[in-house]
Amino acid sequence: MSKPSQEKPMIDQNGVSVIQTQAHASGLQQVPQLVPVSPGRGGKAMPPSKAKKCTPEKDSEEYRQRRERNNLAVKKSRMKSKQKAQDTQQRVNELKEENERLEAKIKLLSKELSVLKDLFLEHAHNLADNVHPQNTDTTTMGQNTNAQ
Amino acid sequence: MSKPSQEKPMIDQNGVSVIQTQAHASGLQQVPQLVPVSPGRGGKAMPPSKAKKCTPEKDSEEYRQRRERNNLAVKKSRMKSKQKAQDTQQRVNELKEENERLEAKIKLLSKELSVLKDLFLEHAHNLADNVHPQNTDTTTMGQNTNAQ
DNA sequence: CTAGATTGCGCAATCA
DNA sequence: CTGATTGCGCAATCTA
Repeated sequence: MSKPSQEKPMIDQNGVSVIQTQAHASGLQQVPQLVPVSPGRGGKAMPPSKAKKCTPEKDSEEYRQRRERNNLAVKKSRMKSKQKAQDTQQRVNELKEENERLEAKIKLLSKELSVLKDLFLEHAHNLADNVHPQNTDTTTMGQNTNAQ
Repeated sequence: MSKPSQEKPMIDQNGVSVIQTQAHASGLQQVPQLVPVSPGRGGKAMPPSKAKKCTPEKDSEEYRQRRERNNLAVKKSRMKSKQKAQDTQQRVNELKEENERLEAKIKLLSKELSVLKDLFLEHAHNLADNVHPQNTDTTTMGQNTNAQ
């Protein structure tokens, strides 16, 4: 991931010809072969001795071995991919939970803060009343200061 | 190498073995052919009502149509799947950001709360000193016993 | 160049 | 029956 580098040829339906032959009457199916539509590149570095693949004949045993290995690798890779997706999904759930916890905490802290501020204001008023006593008794006054 | 799986004639989960032939000299590949796995056994699997597929010979046009539709559906489904995975990943990122925000807020609120509490304690002490003067407070010390 | 890892795609079975 | 999912194999690439 995070490798925005190469552009895949992916000449599907764009620069590729799908060849189909009909020669499988009894049950053999063939998959369309992809043929590059423009092989005419700057033909360099390819000696005529070997056109492309020295071993296109893959009916042999090594071919099967390679296929089997690749199939295995494919399976592995896909399992890994799925696992990662699951992990990501689980991460989302965990983060959501964490978020709720944090929000609850914020709510609690906010409430505490509010209470304290109110208390503060009250004390300030009490002090002001102490400075300017006006027929009000201080002992009977500040009684509604209850915290949680 | 963590999957001890099939060897050459891998049996599908339905009772079908995959047989391979070689005939693709110029570029045609063939897909494994499905053949019933019980060739000459005591056939006791299916009721005589319906063998299995009345139309296994699908070299025709309807077959190709169905295949094409299915291929389209497959593509669609996979795109959707990938999209969902991406969305999930992005959700993780968003939730992580949100989490950081919330934690910062909690930190701030905690700090505010701490300050207020300290102020409160200080006032409480001052009040206590006012009620019970004890000569030990530095602020009140220079008031009473320094008039000599 | 060799070998594993990814990726796009087609096929078939199964699900809904 | 039809579209959507899913597992699997193949081949082209990428990566080490």
